[in-house]
Amino acid sequence: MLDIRLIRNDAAAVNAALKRRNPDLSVDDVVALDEQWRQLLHEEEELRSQRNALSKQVGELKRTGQNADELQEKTRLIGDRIKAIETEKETIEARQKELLHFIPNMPSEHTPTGTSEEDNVVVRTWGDEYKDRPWSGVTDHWDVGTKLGILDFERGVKVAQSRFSVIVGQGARLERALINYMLELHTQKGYTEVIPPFLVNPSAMFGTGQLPKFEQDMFQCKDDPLFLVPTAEVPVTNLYSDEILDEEQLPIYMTAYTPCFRREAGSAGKDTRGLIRQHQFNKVELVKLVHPETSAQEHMSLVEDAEAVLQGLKIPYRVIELCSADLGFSAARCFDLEVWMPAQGVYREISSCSNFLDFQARRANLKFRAKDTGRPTFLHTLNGSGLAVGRTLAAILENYQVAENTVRIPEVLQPYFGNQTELALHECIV
RNA sequence: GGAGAGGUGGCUGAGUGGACGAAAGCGGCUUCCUGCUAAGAAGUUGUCCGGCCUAAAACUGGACCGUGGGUUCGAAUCCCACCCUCUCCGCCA
Repeated sequence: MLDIRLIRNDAAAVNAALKRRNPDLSVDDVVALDEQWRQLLHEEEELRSQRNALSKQVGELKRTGQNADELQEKTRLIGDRIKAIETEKETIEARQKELLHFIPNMPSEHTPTGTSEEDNVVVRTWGDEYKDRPWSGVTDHWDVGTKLGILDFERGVKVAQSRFSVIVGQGARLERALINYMLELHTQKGYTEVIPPFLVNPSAMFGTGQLPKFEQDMFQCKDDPLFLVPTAEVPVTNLYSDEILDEEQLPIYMTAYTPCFRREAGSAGKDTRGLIRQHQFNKVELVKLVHPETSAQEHMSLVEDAEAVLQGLKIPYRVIELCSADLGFSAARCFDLEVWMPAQGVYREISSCSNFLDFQARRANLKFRAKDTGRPTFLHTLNGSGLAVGRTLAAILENYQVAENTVRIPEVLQPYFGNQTELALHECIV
């Protein structure tokens, strides 16, 4: 959520920033409502002040046994007017929220301006020397995964619905090894591992920006007001909501494995094959709560921490910076990691590392007490995938495919396989 | 799921219609004092939203005693609904 005071004081600058995302965005209506609202607030407070004074007099009269009927009547009328103004004010507040809650974050000054993902900027590429590792006839991850008997796309659909799959045998073990490997890597770098709830309430969803705009993208419980987490970002970022942390507690680094559940509404027909776009997938997430002055550099190191996973696995990737039009709702600046998928010869998103500045902190009420001013101050939040596990598994199936139906196990994962070096065929399902 | 108790400031905890933003204690901060890894004295101490102001502070108005409604001239206090916590019973990985 944007700061209403910033909007009030410099609507032109806010508009200019927002229009880099989308020319249709503007805070003009918010400003108009804000003016009305403040007018009403002023009136209301004036009346309340009067009522407080008069009520005190009523009490005084009654205590001394005098008649207060006239004064009571007068005060009652003021009460009626307060109620009327309150109603009007609430209407305006509701309309303003309706607008404000749907306005995305402003792109940072560093974010390149663009009109579509075409304008995203390649920052760097890594691991070109590993690109020739797969054999000449490399096949798609779903193909080799199915043939090896470690991916079962049909039975997943049978027990759930389309876009659900089953990982079997050595595939499941590989998925589990990846989760462990990632968590180990991150905790060694100082991230605290947390296992959060996989279901969260609407307030948490609002805090990180999924609600109200993206309600259709989430799975929702039928009998409880709870959503299945679309990413660990939601429970983990909200852990300290409505608290005022000490400045010494910052920065807070957390990493969490969770399954992620997304309805993928509106993406019908896109990436329907394989593990790329499932309703349920595993992800290890990195979350940082930091002092505002450090968030820019914390963002850079966050990206590096995500990159370390792919570097350890020796899988080629590139880092791109999202342009203003491609930024997520809450982000001010974002770098994506795209992993090399040799079967199709394309880079595929595998991580998204964002700096939200105080946008989420304001929604979730995440504060720390600043030493210099002594005031409660919004902190900055950042998060990044470290990494999407299913897509990493897919990348391994292609990048480590060395012959027909032969997939090697990356060195760093071999300890999780009793030092086995190659995925074995799973007889049970094939 | 059943029965009961309860949600007040950083913490403990008083407050059953008006002088309560809220006693007291603890903690924190400031100053003073004491020749010693500590004790004592005094003062101070929340959050949010407006106004004022170039801005901050100060000042000033308002709101906040789990949340949302209601009653009343006036609600921490009375009424209703919801949420949460604790205890006992039941069920259960």
